[in-house]
Amino acid sequence: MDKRAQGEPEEQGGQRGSGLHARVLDALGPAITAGDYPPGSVLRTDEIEERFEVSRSVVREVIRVLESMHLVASRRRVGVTVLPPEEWNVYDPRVIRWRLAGPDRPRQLRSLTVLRSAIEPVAAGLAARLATPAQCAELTEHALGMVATSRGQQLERYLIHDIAFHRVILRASGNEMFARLGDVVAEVLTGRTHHQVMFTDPDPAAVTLHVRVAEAVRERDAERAEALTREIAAGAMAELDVLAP
Amino acid sequence: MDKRAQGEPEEQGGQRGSGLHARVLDALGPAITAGDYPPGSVLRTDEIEERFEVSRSVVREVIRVLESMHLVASRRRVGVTVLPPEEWNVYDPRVIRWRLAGPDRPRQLRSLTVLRSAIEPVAAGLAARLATPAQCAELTEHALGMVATSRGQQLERYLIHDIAFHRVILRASGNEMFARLGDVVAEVLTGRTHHQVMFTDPDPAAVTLHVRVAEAVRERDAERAEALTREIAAGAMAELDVLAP
DNA sequence: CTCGGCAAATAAGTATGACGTTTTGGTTTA
DNA sequence: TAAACCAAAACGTCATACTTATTTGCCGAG
Repeated sequence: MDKRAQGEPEEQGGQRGSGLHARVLDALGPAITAGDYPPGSVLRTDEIEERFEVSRSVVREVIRVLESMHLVASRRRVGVTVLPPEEWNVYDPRVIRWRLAGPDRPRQLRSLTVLRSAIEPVAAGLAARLATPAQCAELTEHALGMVATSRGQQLERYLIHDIAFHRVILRASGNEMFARLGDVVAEVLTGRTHHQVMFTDPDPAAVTLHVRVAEAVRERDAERAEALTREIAAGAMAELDVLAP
Repeated sequence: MDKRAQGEPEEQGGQRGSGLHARVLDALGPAITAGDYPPGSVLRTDEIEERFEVSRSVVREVIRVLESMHLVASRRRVGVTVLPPEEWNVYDPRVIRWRLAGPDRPRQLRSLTVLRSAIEPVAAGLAARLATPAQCAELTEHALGMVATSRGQQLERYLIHDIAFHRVILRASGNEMFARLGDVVAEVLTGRTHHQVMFTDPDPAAVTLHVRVAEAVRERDAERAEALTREIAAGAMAELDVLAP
C-alpha cells in the first residue's frame, strides 16, 4: 500500500496522541460535535476508511469509541448514524473539549458555568468540614498567590493559582465526582482568560472572595465557605453575560 | 476454528447487547470497577482473547472503549494496565451502573446523592424561571401521582412518578448537563426503592415537598423551588445515613 | 564497577481478505 | 392486494501477516 506519514514531523493542529486512531478520532469527534454532520446523517465505515486512508481496524475502533460517547450509533445494513445532541455524553472530557473548540462554545461555556455554580459551593462546604491541614495550607497558598499576581499583566500566573485553588476545593470535598470536575473548571477558567481582553486585571472583589473562602475552610466554617463560593459563582455567571452572546 | 455459541439461547446474566463486543465489555468493565484487577495490573490482549474465546478485533475494540472511559491505559510492549479509580470517568453512565452493581455500591450511592443535592436545587430554581406550561403540567401530574401512590404498597408505581418528576425538573432547567443527570437520578431512586424494606411507604413529608416544588415552579417562584428541593435533597442524604454503611 | 549505547524480544498498532449476520426493500406469488 | 421470499448492503467477526514503539539486558568503553 502507499506509505503515509512515515515519521516526518508533520504534526498538524492541537491534537494529542500520534496514533492513527487518535488522528481519525480527533477529526471525526470535533466534526460531529460541531454539527457538521446533522443528527441522522449516516457515515459508512468504508467511506471513512477511504477518506482518512486508514484500515478498517482503525475506523472500527474509532466508531466504537464514538459510539461509547453516544455521539453515533452503528446499525447493520444502515451504517453509522449521528445521534442528536441530547444523546451525547456531555460529561465526557473529550466531548467537552471538542464542543469548547467548536461553534457551540458559548452555549457550552454557559452550561459549564451553571454546573460550576451548582457544584462548587456545595464542594466548598464539604471541604470546610473535611479538608486536611495540608489542603488548607494549599488553599491559602494559592489564594495568596492570586492576590500576588492579580495586578500588572500576570494573568497567566494568576490563572495557575486560580485553577489550583478550585481543584483543591473540589478534591478536598471528599467526593470523587466533584473531584473529577477539576479538569472542567480548569478548561473553563483557561478559556475565559485566553478569550478575555488580555489587558484587564482580575476583579479585585473576586480575589478577595477566594482569600475569604480559604479562611473559612481553614476555620471549618462550612456555611461561610459555601456562601462565599456562591458569590464567586455568581460573579462568574455575571461575567459570562458580559462576554458571551 | 471451533464453533462457539452458534445461536443457541445461552443468554447469561443481566447484560444488554447481544454482540460479542458487549459481552466482553460487560464482563471486563464490572470486574475492573469492582476492583478485581487492582490498579497497575496488566491485561494482555491475547490473554483476554483466549479467555473469552473471541478474536483480536473484538478484544481490541473493547480495550479501546475501556480506554476511552479511562479505566485502562494501553501501552506498547507493556500491555493494558488498569488505572486507579481517581482516573476513571465516573460520569460515564456505564461506569456508574457497573459501580452501583459492585461492592463499591454504598460509596457510589453516597457520591451520587451528594451530587444530586448540589444539582437539583439549582435545577429547580432554573426550572421555575424556564419551565414551559407543558412541563409545569407534567410536574404537577407526577407530584399528584406520587401522592396517590404513596400509601398501600404501591412503591413501584410511586417510583415511576418520582423518577419522572425529577427528570422533568432537570430537563426544564434548560441546562443540557443537568438534563443528562436524569438517568443517574433514576438509577439512584430505583436502587433505593429496590434495596429498601419493601413494606415501608414513602415519607409523607417528602411527598408533600414534591407537591410544593411543583407549585413553586408553576408560580415561577425560583427561590422557593430551590429551597424546597434543597429540603428534599437533605431528606435523601439523611435517609442514606440510615441505609448505607 | 559504572555508564552508555546497541540489539533482541515483546506486545500493541495497523492492514487486509474472507466470511457471517442482520436489516431493508423490492419482487414474486397466492 | 397482501403475504412470503429473496438478494443486496452494511456492519460484525475471524484469522493472519506485518509494522512500530518500548523495554530489557547484554556488552563494551571509560
